Amino acid sequence: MAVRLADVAKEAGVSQATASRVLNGSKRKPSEEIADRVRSAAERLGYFPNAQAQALARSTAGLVGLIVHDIADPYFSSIARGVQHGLDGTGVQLLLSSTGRDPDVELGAVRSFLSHRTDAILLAGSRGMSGDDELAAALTRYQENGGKVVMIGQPLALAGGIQLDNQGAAAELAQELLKLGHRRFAVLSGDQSLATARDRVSGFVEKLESSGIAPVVVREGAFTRDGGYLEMADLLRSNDLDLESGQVCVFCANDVMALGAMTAIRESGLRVPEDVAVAGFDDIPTLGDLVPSVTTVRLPLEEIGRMAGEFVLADGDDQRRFVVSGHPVLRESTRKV
Amino acid sequence: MAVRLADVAKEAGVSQATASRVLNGSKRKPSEEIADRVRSAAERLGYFPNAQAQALARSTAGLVGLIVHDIADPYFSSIARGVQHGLDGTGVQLLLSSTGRDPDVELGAVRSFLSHRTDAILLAGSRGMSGDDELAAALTRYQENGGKVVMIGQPLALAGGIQLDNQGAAAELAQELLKLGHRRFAVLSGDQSLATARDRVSGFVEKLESSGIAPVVVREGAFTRDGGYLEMADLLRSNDLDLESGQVCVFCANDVMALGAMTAIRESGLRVPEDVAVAGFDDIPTLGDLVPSVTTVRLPLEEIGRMAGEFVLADGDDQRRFVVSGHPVLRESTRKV
DNA sequence: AATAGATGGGAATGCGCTTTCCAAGGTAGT
DNA sequence: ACTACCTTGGAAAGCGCATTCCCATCTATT
Repeated sequence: MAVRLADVAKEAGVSQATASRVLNGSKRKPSEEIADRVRSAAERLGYFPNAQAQALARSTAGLVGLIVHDIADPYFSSIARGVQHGLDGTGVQLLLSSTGRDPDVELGAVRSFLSHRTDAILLAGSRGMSGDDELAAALTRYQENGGKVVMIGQPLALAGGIQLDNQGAAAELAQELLKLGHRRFAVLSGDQSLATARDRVSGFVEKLESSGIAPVVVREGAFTRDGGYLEMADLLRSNDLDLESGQVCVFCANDVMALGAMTAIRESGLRVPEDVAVAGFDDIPTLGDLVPSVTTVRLPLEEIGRMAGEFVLADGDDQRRFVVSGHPVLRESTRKV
Repeated sequence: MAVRLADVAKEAGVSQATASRVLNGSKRKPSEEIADRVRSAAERLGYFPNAQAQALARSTAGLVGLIVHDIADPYFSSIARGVQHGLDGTGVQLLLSSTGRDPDVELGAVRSFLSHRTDAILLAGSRGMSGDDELAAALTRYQENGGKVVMIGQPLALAGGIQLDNQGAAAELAQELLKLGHRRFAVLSGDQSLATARDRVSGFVEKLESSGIAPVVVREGAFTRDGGYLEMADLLRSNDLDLESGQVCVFCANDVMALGAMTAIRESGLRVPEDVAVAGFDDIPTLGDLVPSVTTVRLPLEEIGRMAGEFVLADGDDQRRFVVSGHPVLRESTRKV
């Protein structure tokens, strides 16, 4: 890249130091006349500061890293959008890594972020992280060096961030479904090594049990659309649900699972909600446009992302945790018949 | 950040040059014994190269910038996922900017990418860019300085990239719908200042007209879910469709618009496809799980992103254009009754 | 055995910028 | 009028690394 600060300085007939002070928010403001000269020189030459060099000199990069499981998943893309908004206008850029939930890729991403000296790392979604994990170690070292780690969605011993009250919200949902008169439940739990899935399921099931009801069946599977589809199809094939005894309400640990499950239900010739009621979790954007519309727990995903984006810019030692709660949204898919 | 290459070198008892050669893929490979010493020293100290400094010294950053209109839109998030995949294993990191289609934000993002000396800039989605645009100017300067510009989805005079044959695919869709027996069409065109929307609509309409059919009505609106919803609702209220004369097939310039439109249709008490048939464009992931399933044009979005991600790493002067075609997927929403 | 050539390691320079630290000029206070 | 202080611009020292020379040590050639 061609034009450097030194060129601008020469063009303006001032020292490089002065040029730097004019063009980049320094404490010291040169006189208005000189400033004008510098600015117009910069303009004329088409000067762009080299962020790398600035980062090196300032030892702060103006970058934050965001790690998500899958950017194509509406859950994460909504969060990403929020983060982006939270960062708007600050000049901070977002480094994105979509890891496909692969721990190695995740570790690689964190390492890369460390290398790029991102000012903060945002981790969205939960992961089974044991304390002696390499990932945990890398993050800890990062923090020791002044980096900020912010969790989105799941707490982490070592970091603050935005938490979701998955358990509480799931309990609320269970309560509402009970109120509607549902008594027979199945649970598609997703991958129980994920804290998010675990909390949602435990919140739901415990609430049921405290009302004296045990789910007919709880099935584990992938925490994805296909996971929901496959498990539901399998479940229907197994006949464990004993649908002759009446409608069953299936709680899916997230919305995309619910989507898959609903397709499986339809493909086996059953109706939602008449034969099988379905509830999801997250309230991803398209959910309201479905037929039947799907009961879920509304999570302010974008807002969560925004909070995280803003929080990231705050004081580096701020380790607060914000808990965001979600609330049930009852729609047609859980109509009691 | 604490530990530098110099520290590693000292720890290993070698010069910084040697340490550098060992740790970062240099041509010259020091002897195996020395290399081991250096590597173990690096390990012991927990050394991470400073990407900023490397970038400065190497004058290449290992970054590419991706600009999308809205990362929460499945169209773009699918592409982003593909790009990420295309970059996998290369060590290149993705700088993401979701601009909300705001030209100023877009320009800001490009400027920021220039500052960060990204090796390439990927622009997804179309934009009304006149030749004398500031954005075009910035991109041109970027190219002159060795940066690579890659368009995804829309051609741009100054850059290569992956194009979509929106027009051809839309024509194919029209053809198929005609084959199904549809004769009365409405078009929700989205924002016609976007080349993507324009091409899709023109391809569709021209095909109709070459068969002697003119759409009953073409309505412009936002290229979003809400745009589809609002225009459709409005359209139904206006009664321009004259539904008593029979089923109308509504072509929406993208899938999320179709989603919104379908909700509007249902809310007004009509049925899809019995009263109004609906077709979209893109084949976003959730589309097959809907009821009724929605006819659309399948675009290999993720594949497109992946191609772009890989293309980006190719020779800087490679200005080729790849044209990706899409094909109709007929589903229930356009069943002829 | 003598020398050209190859190999391996180190000192030093530069990437582009920020930021002390200095010096010079100005202002105010007594 | 003189000292004390504030303001302004400039010189120069890094920030952490890659890389170009350069020198020393080895190997191959005749």
